[in-house]
Amino acid sequence: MTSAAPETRPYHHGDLSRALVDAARRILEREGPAALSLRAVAREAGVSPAAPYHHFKDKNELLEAVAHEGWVALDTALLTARASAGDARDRMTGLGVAYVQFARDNPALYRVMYDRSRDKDALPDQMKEEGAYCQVRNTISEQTGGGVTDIDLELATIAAWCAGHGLAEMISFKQFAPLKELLGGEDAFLRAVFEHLGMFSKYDRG
Amino acid sequence: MTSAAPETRPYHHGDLSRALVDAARRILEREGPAALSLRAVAREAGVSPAAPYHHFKDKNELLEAVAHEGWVALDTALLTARASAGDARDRMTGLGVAYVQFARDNPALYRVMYDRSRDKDALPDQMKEEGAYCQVRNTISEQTGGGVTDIDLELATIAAWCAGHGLAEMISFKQFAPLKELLGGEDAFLRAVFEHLGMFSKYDRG
DNA sequence: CACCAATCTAAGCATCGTCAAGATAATCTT
DNA sequence: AAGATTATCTTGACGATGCTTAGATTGGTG
Repeated sequence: MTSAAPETRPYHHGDLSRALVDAARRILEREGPAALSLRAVAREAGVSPAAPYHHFKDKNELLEAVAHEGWVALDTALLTARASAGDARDRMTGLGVAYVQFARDNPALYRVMYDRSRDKDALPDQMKEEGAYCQVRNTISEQTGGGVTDIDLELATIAAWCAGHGLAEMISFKQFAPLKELLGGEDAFLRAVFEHLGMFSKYDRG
Repeated sequence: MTSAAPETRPYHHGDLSRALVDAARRILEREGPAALSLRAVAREAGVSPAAPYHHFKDKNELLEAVAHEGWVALDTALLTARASAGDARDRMTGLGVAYVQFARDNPALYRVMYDRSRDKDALPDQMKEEGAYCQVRNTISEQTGGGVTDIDLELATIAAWCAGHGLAEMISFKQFAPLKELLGGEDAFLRAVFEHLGMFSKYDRG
């Protein structure tokens, strides 16, 4: 603890922690969640199967790092959506659409993000400032102009979150293909479903 | 193909297919989805690790059988809920509550049910007559008195399904414990969230 | 009884997550 | 600068898993 570098620093590899997480994301996109083994990640990163254990307690901890990156990416996606929302009238629907689009564009990552959330006691990534959950709550709060109790705000946020997550998980079901066609594409389908969830239209016109 | 029994019949075991599915469900309840290995199921059923392969093509097919039983159980749970709905005013909310309660009471089974649905092209269990999806659609149709286009009916069903599934996956998040307490229990929390989803109250008073 | 087909077991393969021991290389101390 | 220290990575191994193949057992059929 003398000179500049305070924390963990690259020794042999360069930054293996980082490389492992990147390798994991590459495998996820390329081969899906089923192919995401610790050994495969090590292989992809060009190290031995035991090397990751010097950076992560176990496979679960590596996946948690991957999931964390996923939440951060989702946060920025929602931020962008909120910023680029032309009229304030359908801010909620726009947020929901952006959420589901993220899940659709990163299906394997989204799966990992959510699977890791299940076991944990808390959801720090979502709940933190600028986290996805807080962004939804803030948007609702803005639309209602603060004219709503804290409990109702929380319940509305949870309700919106549930709807978004549910749709995110089902958007890729082949079953809905004809209906998507009929409505003129997946985005139109998305908006239509959200608008059938009363709360979105309610807050969109608030 | 001469006498009584037409299909697969018990030879050595008795009815190993049945016994395997039962064993799988027992393991699911007792140790959760992570412990559900083919070898563990065989062990639980008292047969060799390779025995299941004479009744199921692979592990996936066994899990599909388990999932199918789960969907049937969910169907009857929803049927019961619809039948015992005192006033017709909150039939939709009642249905949603029953759905989420099933997921809460059979978390591991619910996980398996949904995981199997993802890869498949169709959702035969849910879509069939008296299937969960159709029950939701029929309930909405009843409440609206048929005064809604087919497309809107479909979209409303999907929206309700998404909300239900989303809440089913999050109902057990520890994060919501204080809010549940505040509202006087999990069931009250459930109803409150559903009532914040505009569509439920809309159709409940239709 | 002989035969056949369905059913189950035994043994093995490749893979997985994880650990313990040893080698290697960067940092720290003097 | 040189030795000691510590972090990093490799090798090799263990138990467990999904799955396959080959052989044994058992029920039904002629």
